[in-house]
Amino acid sequence: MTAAGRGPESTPPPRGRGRPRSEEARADILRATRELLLEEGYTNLAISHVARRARVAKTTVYRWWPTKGELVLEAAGACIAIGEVPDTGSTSEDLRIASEQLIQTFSDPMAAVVIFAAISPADHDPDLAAAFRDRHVYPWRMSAARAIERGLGRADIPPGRDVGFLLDVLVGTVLQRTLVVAHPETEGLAEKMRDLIMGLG
Amino acid sequence: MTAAGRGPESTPPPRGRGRPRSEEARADILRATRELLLEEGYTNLAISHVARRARVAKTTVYRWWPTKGELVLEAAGACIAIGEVPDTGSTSEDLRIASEQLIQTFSDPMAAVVIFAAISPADHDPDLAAAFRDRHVYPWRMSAARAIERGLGRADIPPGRDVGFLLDVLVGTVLQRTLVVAHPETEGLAEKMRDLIMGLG
Amino acid sequence: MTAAGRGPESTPPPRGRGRPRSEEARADILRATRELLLEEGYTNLAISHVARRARVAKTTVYRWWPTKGELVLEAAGACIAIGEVPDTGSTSEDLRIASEQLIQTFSDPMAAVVIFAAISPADHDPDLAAAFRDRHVYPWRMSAARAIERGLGRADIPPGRDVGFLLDVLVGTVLQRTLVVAHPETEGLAEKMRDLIMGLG
Amino acid sequence: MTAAGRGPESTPPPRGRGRPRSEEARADILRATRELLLEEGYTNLAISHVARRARVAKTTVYRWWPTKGELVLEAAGACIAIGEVPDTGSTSEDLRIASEQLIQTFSDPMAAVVIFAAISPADHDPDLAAAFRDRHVYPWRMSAARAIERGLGRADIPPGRDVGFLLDVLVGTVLQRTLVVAHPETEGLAEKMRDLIMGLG
DNA sequence: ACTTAAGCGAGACGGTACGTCTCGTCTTAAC
DNA sequence: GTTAAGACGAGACGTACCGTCTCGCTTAAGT
Repeated sequence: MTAAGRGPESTPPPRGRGRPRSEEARADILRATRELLLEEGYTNLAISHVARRARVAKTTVYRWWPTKGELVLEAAGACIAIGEVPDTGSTSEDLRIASEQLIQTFSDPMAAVVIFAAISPADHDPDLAAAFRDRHVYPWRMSAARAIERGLGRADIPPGRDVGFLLDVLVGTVLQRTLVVAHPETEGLAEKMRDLIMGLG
Repeated sequence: MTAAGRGPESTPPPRGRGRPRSEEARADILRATRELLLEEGYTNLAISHVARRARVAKTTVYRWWPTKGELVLEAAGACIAIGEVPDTGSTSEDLRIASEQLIQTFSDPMAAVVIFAAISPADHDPDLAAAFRDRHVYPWRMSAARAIERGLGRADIPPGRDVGFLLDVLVGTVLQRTLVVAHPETEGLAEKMRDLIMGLG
Repeated sequence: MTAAGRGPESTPPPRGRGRPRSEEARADILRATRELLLEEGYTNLAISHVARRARVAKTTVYRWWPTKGELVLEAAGACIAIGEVPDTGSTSEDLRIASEQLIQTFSDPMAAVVIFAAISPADHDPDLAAAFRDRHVYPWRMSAARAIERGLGRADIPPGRDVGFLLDVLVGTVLQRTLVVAHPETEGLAEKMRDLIMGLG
Repeated sequence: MTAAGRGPESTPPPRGRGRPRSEEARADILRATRELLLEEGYTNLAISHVARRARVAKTTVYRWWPTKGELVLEAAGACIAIGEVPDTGSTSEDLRIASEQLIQTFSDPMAAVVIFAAISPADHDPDLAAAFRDRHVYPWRMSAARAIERGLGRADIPPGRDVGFLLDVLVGTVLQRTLVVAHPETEGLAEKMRDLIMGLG
C-alpha cells in the first residue's frame, strides 16, 4: 500500500501494450471516493457519484475496481494501515505502543467508516471484510499476540490470562471508546490500557 | 417495549375516530421485518419487501413507521432489551451478571444487526442511534456504573480506576468477542471479565 | 386504434383499485414517441429519450410498454391502419380503392418507419412484425384477395392468374414506388395498378 | 468487388511507405463481417464484435472503413452484385432474365440484410444508400429500362405503359415475394413476371 | 341509523442508482 | 507508419427501490 508501490491492489487484467492507465483518472477517483466516504458513508457511497465527482466515466471506475469494496479498500488504504507491534524489550512500552497504534488508527474518521463497513453485518461485504482482515488486521494481531506472550514470559503480565482474551480487551476497549462512544479525548488512554493488561493499579 | 405496552413507539398521527389500527397488520409487519433483518441485513432490508412478505400495502408500513430505522428499532425491540444491572450486594456477582447481560444480548443475531445499524457510521442514522441509546444503552450503562461505584466503595475493585474506562472495557471487550470476532464460544467469558475488572489473577 | 378507442393495446396488468393510470402521461409518451420516430427513426429511438421528451420517468414508459416495438406500434397505430377493401360490386372500383388504400397508407412518413421496422431484417423485431401483420396486414390482404377473386369470377381479370401473385404485384409495386424509390408523385398510380391487374391497355 | 479488384472501396490513407496493409487482416475482417451480418443482422452488428471475431484491433477496422455501412457494403459486395440485363434480341427472354436476376439476388440472405439496411428509414444511412444505388441499382435499372424500351419498340409490350412504372412492378413484386413475404418458392416466378409485363394470359 | 374520519390494499408516478453494453476517439508500444 | 491492445468519456439499456400520491373500499366511533 505504501512504499512498495500500490502493489497488489488494482491490477485488473495484466497490462499489455495498449494505452497505459491514466494515473490522473486513478488519483481523481480515489480522491473522490475518500471525500464521498466521509460525506456520505459507505452504504450511501454510489459509484455513479464517485464518477461524477471525479469527472470520469462510470465505466472507468468499474474497469479498475469491480466492486465498491475494493475501491474503498484501496482509497482508504493509507488510513487503515496500522503496521505491527515492535519488540522494544519492554513489555510496558510494547503494550503502550500497541494501544497507541490502535488509537491512532481508529481515530481517523475514514478508518472508522471502513472498519465498520468491514465489520458490520448491516452491510456485510464478505470480500471487503476478508481483504481487510488479511491485509490489516491479522498482521497487527499476530504481532500484538507475540508482544503479550513476551510479557507473560517475563511475568510482566499476571499469569493465567488468556492471550486471545487480552487481545480482545485491548482492541475492544479502544474500539468502544474511539468508534462507538466516540470519545474525542484519548489522552492517557494508552497508559490505562497498558496498566489494565499488566494488572497494575 | 415489553409488558408496559409498546409505549412510545409507533404513535403516528393522533388517533381519532375512524377505523382502528389493525393489530394483525402491525404484527405481520413486525414479524416480516424481523425475518428479513436476519435474512438480508439492515442495508438490504427493503420496505417494499417487508410489505410484500407481510401481505400488506407499502403505505401501511410508511403510515406507522416513517423511517426504516424506527421500524427496525421496534421490530427488534425485544431482542435488544438488556435491562439493568441489579444490586445483589456482591460486587463479584454484580459484575458477573452485568457481563452475562451483555453477552446474552450481543449473542442474539438480530441484536447484532440492530446494534451495528445504530452504531455504524456506514449507514449513520442519527435518529436510530439516538433512540437506541436512550432506550437501551443509557439505562444499562447507568446501572452498571453504579455497580462499579459500589465495588470501588467496597474496595473490591482496585482504587484509582476510571469508572467510564472500566465500562468501556466491559462493553468493548464483549462487543469485540461476540460481534466483531464472532467467537461462538462464550463459556467463562463473564468470569474473565469480572476478574479483569476486579484486578484478580 | 381509431374510434373504437385504444382497445386492445396497452392493457398491462388488469387494473384494480389503485391509482388510475394517468392519461396525461400516456398521451405525452405516445406523442413523444411519434415525434422521435420521425426525427430519429426506429433504430435510434431510445426509450430514455421518449421519457425525457415526455417529461416522464423512464419507469412509467416501461410499466406500460414492455418493449420498444409495442410502444411504437401503439403510438403509430392510427397512421398504419389501412382498413379493408370494400365490395362495391365493380371490380375496377374495388381494385382502384385497394390501390388507393395502399398508396395513402404507405405515403405517411410514420407508416414508412414502422413498416420497415416490422419488415426489415435489419432490426428484425419478431414481436413487432407479428403484431403488425396480425392487426394491419392480414385483414387488408384477406379482403383484397376476396376482391380479386370476385374479379376473376366475373372474368374482369384475365383467367389463370394466381391470386397470391397478383396481391404481391399490387403491394410490392406500391411499396417500391412509395417507400423504396420514394416517388413523391402518386398521381394516377391507382389507375395504373388497376389496369395492370385487369390486363387493360 | 470482383475480379476487377476491390477498386474504389477502402482506400483510406494513401498507401505509401511504411508497413503495407495486411491483406490477411482485411480478409478476416470482411469474413467476420459477413458471418455476423447473417447471425446478428445489420443493426446488431457491432464493430467490436467484428474486430473480436477477426482477431484484429478495433482501430484497424475503423481505419479502413470509417462507418459500419461501408464495411457492410464491401463485405457483402459479391452477394449484392446483380449485373445488367443483356440484349438477347428476344423481349420475352430479356424480361425473363431480368426477373431471374432479381430473384437470384434477392434470394441471398445476405443481400436481404444489406438491401433493407440500405433501403429502410429505420436506420437511414444516406451514404450507404447512395453508394448502394450507384453501384448496384442504377446499372441494372438502366439496362432493364432499355430492355423494356426495346420490347415497346417491337410491340411485344402493350403500348402506352410507363417504363418507370413497369420497372417498379418488376422490382417491387420480386421484392415483396422474396423479402417481405419471404416465399421460399420462386418456381415459375420469372415467367409470371414476364407474362404480366407483356400483358400475356 | 347516519355520518364521517381513518385504516387499508392497490398501485401509478417521478426519481435515482445499479452494473452492463457499445460507441467512436485516443494513446502508446511493438513490429 | 501500420498494427494490436486497450483506456477513456459518453450515454442507453432494463431492473430495483425509493417515498409520495391518489384512489375506492371498509370499518367503527360519534352523533
